[in-house]
Amino acid sequence: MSLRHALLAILAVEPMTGYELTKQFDRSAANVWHAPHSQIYPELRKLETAGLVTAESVARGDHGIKRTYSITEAGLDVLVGWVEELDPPAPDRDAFQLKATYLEYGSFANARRQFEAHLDYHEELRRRWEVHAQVLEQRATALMQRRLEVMPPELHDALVAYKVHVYRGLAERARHEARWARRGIALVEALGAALPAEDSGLREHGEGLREHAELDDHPELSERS
Amino acid sequence: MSLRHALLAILAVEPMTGYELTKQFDRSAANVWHAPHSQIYPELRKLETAGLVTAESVARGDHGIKRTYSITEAGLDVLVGWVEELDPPAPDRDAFQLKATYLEYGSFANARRQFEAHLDYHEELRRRWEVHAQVLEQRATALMQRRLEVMPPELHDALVAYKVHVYRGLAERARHEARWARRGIALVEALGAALPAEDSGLREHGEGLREHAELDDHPELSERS
DNA sequence: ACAGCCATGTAAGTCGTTACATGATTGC
DNA sequence: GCAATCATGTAACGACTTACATGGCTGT
Repeated sequence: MSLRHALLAILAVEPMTGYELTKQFDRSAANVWHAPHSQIYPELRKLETAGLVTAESVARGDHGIKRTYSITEAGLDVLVGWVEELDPPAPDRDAFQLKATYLEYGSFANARRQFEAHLDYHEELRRRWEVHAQVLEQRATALMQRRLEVMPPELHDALVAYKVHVYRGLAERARHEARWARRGIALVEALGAALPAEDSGLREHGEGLREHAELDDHPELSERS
Repeated sequence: MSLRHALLAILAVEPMTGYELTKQFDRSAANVWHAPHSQIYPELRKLETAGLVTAESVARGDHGIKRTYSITEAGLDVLVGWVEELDPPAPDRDAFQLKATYLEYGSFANARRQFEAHLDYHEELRRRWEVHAQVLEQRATALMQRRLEVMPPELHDALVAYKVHVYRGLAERARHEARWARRGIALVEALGAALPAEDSGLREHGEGLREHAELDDHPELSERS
């Protein structure tokens, strides 16, 4: 349900076509809630059906049409209602943490590679969020400037401050992830040093594991506790 | 695609019924990749069709059946292959960060409430991950003990260390989220102090906003700055 | 003429959520 | 006899992904 609200939040600034909306979305909300245009166009139709936005068709070329969407009163109410709702925490789902849990099924070299990729990605992300936070703080994006024109001046500081707080938080989160990945690399090195001979992991110890596993077919040999 | 691999990683320990698997899953992988049993049973059928697991039906009561699943060689290969793959970073999708971005559409009291709920949740999570990391470090879960029996001893330290690293990372991530939420509360207080009179937000300034928005239909009336 | 961006979609398939449904065994 | 927990599903729906498809306008 987040996508519809993100779209409403952008349309609350000013009327836009689906394409313009998609672009503004990519530069703002998509940073925390990604969605491709193939999800946005149909969602706009649904919002229209629900009466949360209205669309005005404008000719474009000979038989093309543009649709300019505007938020309605009802849409504004839904947006405010959503902001005031406490929603239940989303179920955890982190593919990398999952994989990291089972790194013993691969080699140390692989584990290192995994953490390194994680590190690079999050260092990059961190830079990106820091820049974005600064740009927002300086109120320098087109969307932000329109927002400020449209919102009552008493709310300007809050409007900017919330967004900056989010992106600074993301930058720190990325910094944390990078630090965690660096410690992961150190861990792999320590583990590798303890087993200096080979570049170990299941590929090398694999047959060992498989034989172990096989033993389960003969409970008398693997019974425990 | 993560669910199937999580299931394989658990079945790599020992053969289990769908129900047992679901329980072990809830206590382990579900912490980083949640899935309900209604997703697990069908997924097991798919894994069976793909030849990654085999099922043995055992009678249970008069016409009930139990199906005990075991991982196959092919399943083990897929598991190892997955661990050695670098997968592209998942698109960001964080409902709370999204909402936090638009907190100016609600009252300060609401913004505070939002951050407080976030804080409570992540403080709770942090405790949970810390306990879990310790339990894993002490190799104290049933699944972990079976894992150690089944894996070659040279890999035991790595096996434990990776999992502990993940859960300590989660605990720190939760700590970071809690700190961020606390700074959010402080921010709301500062913003509220600057506007001491009312418990401000769109509900109060709302008509202002709507009129502002309306004015866009009459550009000559809303031009400013 | 062609590239590059503007602009708007559809379609097929997978993944995930929520709710419903059914019956067996175990211990009190 | 009843509750808890064991045990295994289906069904409907909505969210998301990936790929395909089409055509317009703008500048070189």
